Amino acid sequence: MHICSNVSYIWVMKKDTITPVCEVDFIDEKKVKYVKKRIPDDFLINELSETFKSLSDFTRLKILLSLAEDELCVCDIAALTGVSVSAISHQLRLLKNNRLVSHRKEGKMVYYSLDDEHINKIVNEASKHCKEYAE
Amino acid sequence: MHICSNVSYIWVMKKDTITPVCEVDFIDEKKVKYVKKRIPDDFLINELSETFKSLSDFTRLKILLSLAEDELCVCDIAALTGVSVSAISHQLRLLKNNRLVSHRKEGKMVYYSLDDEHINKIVNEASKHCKEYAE
DNA sequence: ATATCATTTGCATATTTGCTCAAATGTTAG
DNA sequence: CTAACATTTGAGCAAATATGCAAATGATAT
Repeated sequence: MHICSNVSYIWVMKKDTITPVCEVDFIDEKKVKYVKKRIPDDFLINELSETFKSLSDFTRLKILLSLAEDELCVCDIAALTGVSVSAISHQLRLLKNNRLVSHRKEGKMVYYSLDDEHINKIVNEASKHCKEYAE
Repeated sequence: MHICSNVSYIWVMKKDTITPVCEVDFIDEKKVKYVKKRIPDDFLINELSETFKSLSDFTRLKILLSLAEDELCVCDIAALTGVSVSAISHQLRLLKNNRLVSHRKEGKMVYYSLDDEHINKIVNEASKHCKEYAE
């Protein structure tokens, strides 16, 4: 068991040894309490991480950046990225499920486009982070 | 091989069959050319995707959100997230390598803090995206 | 009807990844 | 020195994931 010295525990008698009870009677430090109160709840953190997961793959991000410029069909995206049509279709389904892209059918062709203008802003902020450390 | 009808190919004689050459003589559609010219280069796209990868894990994002509120030691973060100290340390190393957090030693303790104010802005924009579809 | 072709989908696989465990490291106290 | 302990690190493992292949689907043309 890991015992942290800068955190208060409640020590109780269990069997014949004194053990710290963290799960139930753990007394958070002021700081931990403060932070815990201010960060988003787990549900939102999970949704946020899922959103970032969509942006975290090279191919997927390139798709989104491309769709931010113009509506494109699966075939165009495959040519643009150098990845197989099948792989692109798989990724587009994922992006569609996460509501990042929408699609429009026109005969045999399916045209995809960006479904949320926030994506551009997110990418722009991230670009600033990346460029901060570029040398 | 996948042949796309809305894209121009150069057809050449190879052995005894006529095959389309895409790798070298591929003629992009105007649209694909246009998009290709406007999206960031592969290096930046890769850096961007790496940044988003840091934010794409629940535990890691919770760490970053917590550090945005206050400087914390490894032990505090473990208590706050309910994840083992070892796992937290692994994640912190990753975040450190990606220049998202910095650290300060004080005796045995190591205090981590957020290294880039852009992270807050990125998360704020992403929150807007998430809340747009919340119901 | 058949042929063609853009796209989707299910399966297989190689890679990545987040975690646990145990051992190592580094610091403080006695 | 030894003991305690916060943190780091490496190995190993199970789960997630990105992609390609092949078959299926859906649409158009003949």
